[in-house]
Amino acid sequence: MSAPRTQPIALECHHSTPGSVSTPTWHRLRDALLALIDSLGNNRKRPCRLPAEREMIARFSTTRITLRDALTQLEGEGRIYRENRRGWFIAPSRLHYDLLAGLAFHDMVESQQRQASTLLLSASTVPAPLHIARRLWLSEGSAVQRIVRVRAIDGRRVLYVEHHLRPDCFPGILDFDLAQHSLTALYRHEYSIRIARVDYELGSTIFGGPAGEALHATPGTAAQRITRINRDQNGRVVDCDDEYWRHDAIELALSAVPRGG
Amino acid sequence: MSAPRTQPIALECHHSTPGSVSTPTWHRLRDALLALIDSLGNNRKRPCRLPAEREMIARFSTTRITLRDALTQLEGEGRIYRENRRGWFIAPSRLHYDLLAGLAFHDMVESQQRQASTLLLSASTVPAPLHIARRLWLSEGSAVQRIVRVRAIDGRRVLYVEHHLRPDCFPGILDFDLAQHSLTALYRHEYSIRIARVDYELGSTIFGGPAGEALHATPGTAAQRITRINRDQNGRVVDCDDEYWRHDAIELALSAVPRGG
DNA sequence: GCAGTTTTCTGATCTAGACCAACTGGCCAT
DNA sequence: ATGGCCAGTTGGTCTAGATCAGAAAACTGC
Repeated sequence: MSAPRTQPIALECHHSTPGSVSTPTWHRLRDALLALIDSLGNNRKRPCRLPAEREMIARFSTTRITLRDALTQLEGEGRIYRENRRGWFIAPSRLHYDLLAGLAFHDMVESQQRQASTLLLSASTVPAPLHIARRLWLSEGSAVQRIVRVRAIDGRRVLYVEHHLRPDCFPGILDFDLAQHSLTALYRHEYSIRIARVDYELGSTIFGGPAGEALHATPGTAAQRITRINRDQNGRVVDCDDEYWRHDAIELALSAVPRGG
Repeated sequence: MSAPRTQPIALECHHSTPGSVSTPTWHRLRDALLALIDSLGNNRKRPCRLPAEREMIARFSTTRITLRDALTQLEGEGRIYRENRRGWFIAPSRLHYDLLAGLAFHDMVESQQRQASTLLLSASTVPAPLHIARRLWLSEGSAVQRIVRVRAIDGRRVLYVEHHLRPDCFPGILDFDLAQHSLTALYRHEYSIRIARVDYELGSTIFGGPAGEALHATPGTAAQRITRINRDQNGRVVDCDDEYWRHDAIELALSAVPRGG
């Protein structure tokens, strides 16, 4: 605990110029919260929780809704995040995710001096839904292997992934320890399949349903969707992923030669 | 105007199973709003506005805050968007943005049967801020050409871009009609410079400041940031962009060979 | 017509709570 | 040590407004 001050703090009202419009309360609150965040320090290893909402209300002499506006603002900026019904936390710095580096999750995370962990939610053979069947060049309802995992950085759950594999490519892959092994490593070493081309599709959405629950994300918070379709050295589609990231957890990067060059 | 019904509508309360938890009001409201959106039709050419908030409150017999929760939800999903103090609108379908296609904005938009337009906000030579100087391999404060534009699809402002160019690469480029010409076309035809490599950096943020104002975006709404650094055929950095998109306006895509292959 | 002005409408912001369900932590029994 | 139970805490959800400032529409005068 750092300097516990229970004294209410009056929000300063800065006017950039005397005649200008006054800053909205939530904006001043936002700055006050930033100061609070700084004062709490940002040691990455342990999730650093903000005080309870009602305590912050008292401390800043404001209402729940205004406080929430300010918190939501900072959440959108990626400075803080929220765990459903558990509170607000200071967001660690973003993971640098190079889409074309071809690194497995654990390698990527550990190369940035962070600790990675994976939780296997399910691994089974299921009938392919239409959109999955289309991606994998299969007919709707034909069998596909489905692997659902949750991945965490320094203990914080940041990614929910669903993989769908063509079963003719990877017979028996579900029997491996999928929480420990990288899928691409298994592809290469057990099936001699290398990922030679990737098609990405990126879009923003919100959490809700299984992805939100698995990450303890409050329904409605921003999510980064990353869909990828992998092809092997023969150009054959072998699997696809649907990734849902906490939006504040990553920063995407890539370097390539554009076609119109 | 479609079927104008001023009768309040009772939100149905569906319980999936008798013993289960009831769906929150905002979630049922969300579904009702989706139905409303469908009933309004989604003709792409004209921005289709939802009724005023107070009217929707009356129609659905709810409160402002609950309505806003539902609207915010749909906004996050990209189904609707908001113009600051102007109302809520049905979101057109997303523009498919292939990061590596090397297409200029107008070509990209028109190839998808949409109409593109560009507004030039400013074009001048300014001292380079530190982060720009670093990207362009210049020293802080040295002169760079700065071009700020707003781009619209079918009349809807969706993108705010700031370009910073190395002045030694493009002398006199600010004298061209920058609202009509594609920068990359000018590079190629007037300066014989082709973009041979692009470094992208993608992240989610929120609107605020000049970008938000230029797009009429309410401060705090989600934005997709795309930063790119362009190199010419000799590997020399020639310029960089900072793009801020309305998050619901685009879907990013790319296809490439990963390095770890 | 057209430009400047006024009015109206509308979303943005804020107040002051209440109630509920999920989560947490402590206590107790096995 | 482990697991279940209980109560307090806390965030999620919702009610019922008020006020303000920007945007759009209506209006006015040249």
